[in-house]
Amino acid sequence: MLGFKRKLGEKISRLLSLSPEDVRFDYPPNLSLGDLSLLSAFIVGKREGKNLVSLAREYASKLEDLPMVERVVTAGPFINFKLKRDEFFLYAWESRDEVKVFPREGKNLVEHTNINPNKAAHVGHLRNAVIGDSFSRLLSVVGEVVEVQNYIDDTGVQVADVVYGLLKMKGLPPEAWDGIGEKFDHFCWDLYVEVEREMETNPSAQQERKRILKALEEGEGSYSEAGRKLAHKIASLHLQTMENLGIEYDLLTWESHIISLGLWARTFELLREKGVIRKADKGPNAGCWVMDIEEGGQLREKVIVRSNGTATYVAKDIAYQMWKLGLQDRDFKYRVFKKYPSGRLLYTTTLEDGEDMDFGRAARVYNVIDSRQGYLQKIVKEAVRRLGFEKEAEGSIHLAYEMVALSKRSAASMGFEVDGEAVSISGRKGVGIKADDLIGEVRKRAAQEVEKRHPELSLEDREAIAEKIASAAIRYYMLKFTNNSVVIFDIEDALSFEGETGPYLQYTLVRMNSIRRKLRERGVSLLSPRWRENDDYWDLVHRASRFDEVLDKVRENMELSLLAKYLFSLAQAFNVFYAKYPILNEADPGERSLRFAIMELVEAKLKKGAYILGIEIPERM
RNA sequence: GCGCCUGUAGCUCAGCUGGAUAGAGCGUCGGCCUCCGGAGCCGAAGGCCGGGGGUUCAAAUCCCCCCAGGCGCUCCA
Repeated sequence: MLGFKRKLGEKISRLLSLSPEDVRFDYPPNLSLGDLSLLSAFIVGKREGKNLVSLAREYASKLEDLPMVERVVTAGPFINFKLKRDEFFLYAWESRDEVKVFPREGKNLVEHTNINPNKAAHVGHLRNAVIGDSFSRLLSVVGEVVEVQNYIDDTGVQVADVVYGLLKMKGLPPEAWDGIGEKFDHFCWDLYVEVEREMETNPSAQQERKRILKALEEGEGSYSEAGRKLAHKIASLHLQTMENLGIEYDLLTWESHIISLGLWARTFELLREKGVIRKADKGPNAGCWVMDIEEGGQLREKVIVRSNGTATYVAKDIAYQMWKLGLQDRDFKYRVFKKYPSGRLLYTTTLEDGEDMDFGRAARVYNVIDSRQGYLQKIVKEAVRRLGFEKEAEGSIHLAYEMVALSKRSAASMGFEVDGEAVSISGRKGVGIKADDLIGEVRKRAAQEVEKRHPELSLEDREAIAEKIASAAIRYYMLKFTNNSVVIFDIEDALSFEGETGPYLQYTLVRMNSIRRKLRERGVSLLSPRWRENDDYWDLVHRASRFDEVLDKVRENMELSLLAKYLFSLAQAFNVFYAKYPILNEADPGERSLRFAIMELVEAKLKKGAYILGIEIPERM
């Protein structure tokens, strides 16, 4: 519909002498009113103070020879088009695999996941990674260049804490870590909670943590080595967890490398030169380099460099953002970190010998971070702008989403205390559901369902199917809520395979596969499809044809839930169609062929959409 | 105090850059396998769209006020 609307819009704009902005379309709530509505009479009439209804009539009378339009009818101020269904259907069917969204110029850098490498990933991290991954998939489906990065803060307090716990509290030197029976990141999950309790009451532990932190930042000594190993081990486990959900990356960037490369030093100079920051000589921030931020009419100083000369988190983020935008004059070296089964290569930045690569230098940088970081992201963007990089600042995009909390029911079932409606996830307190545990539980349930339905399959085959179902269930669950909505994570809902879920989409596509297979087995032949008038058919064709528009809107609004909802409603519409109109069992060859073609049209959209959501389709389920 | 977000069916949520009759899933109740896969389909019950005012031909949607809740605003990351 997107390509068609473009053509139609151009023609209308010529016929009515309207600017493209005044030619806006919408869909009637009911296809009996028309297939497409033109809203120009509202827009122009309102602006020029004309009678909307008579303007609509005037416009309608001038609209002639429109492509694929059979009739133009006005309904009050609405100008409705009834399309030539036979022509439109053929056009949609023949081009069903094309995506007609205009790709934008330049590279997109999508940074997501970014989990502190000191403990297991939890369901909150899953939301981040799934949104980031699906958004990157969408950009590449519409034909844009995408690079996915995962930034790892291997020099932060969180890593220092667990280094302290392992070395000082557990007496486990790095050589002993591989011998820990439990999965290492899960072990650290519990340990981190112990460490946090220790830190609260033990000043000497705090002192030691400071020393560890300093060593991590300087990159020297045994503490630093332990920190590096910890971060590396845990990050690798996170990668495994994400791979279970089909999430892959192109590059790992390590905070310690950013420090060594000296990106900050250069940025610090620039910030001073351009007067973006100034040294505060009085007040509570005396001795610090600060940036003046105005918000709600209040002037605030944001500390960028502490009075002891060290850079704050935002400071480093500004420097790193500059690198992503190609505004740094130095670059990392790179080497391959691992090769995915898909063949995709995951690179890592490195301090040792490595290749020169073309990472970064993006036209648009999407930072996928929860909305709590909104203020800091705003400062980073503002700093880039004040450095004189207006265009790059515009390309610095915060893909924000709300956090994940645990539902009362889920939290209580795991033995956490519940006082309100929901419980915030807290790594420090150990409150949360580990991503691996969730994946394991969903797989277990899926395997039970598969066994019930397909006892004839081998255990191995059943497990493989269960993995795909589990991944689809989790991914869909993480994407069905709008970014602005706090996800009250409920394990029972997430485990569900019925209704608005990932498995529902899979089931629909598996059913289509099955129909196709039966078609071959029975040797049913098909004719080239010819349209026959039927409102139910048309509704499905019309709905499937809006796919491109949905992708366009998702890219614009960075709102994956739109796609999830759309695909669900399309699948639902197909299932209604399927229940009412047999395909293979239809005796009339013309009718049968048409129904099959409609299925193919819907299938093409569902498949592409499922790919974007990261949902794989098993042969059977 | 300042900023961002949220309040829609019993529950979880769509719809919000104004448009035609406010939707979905779950749950509840009742139906549907002689037939392409019942993880499905059909039907029913269920709504002062937090409250009040305003703008408009038109408001769940935009503006203002109020109420309720979440998050952020550290020389933490």
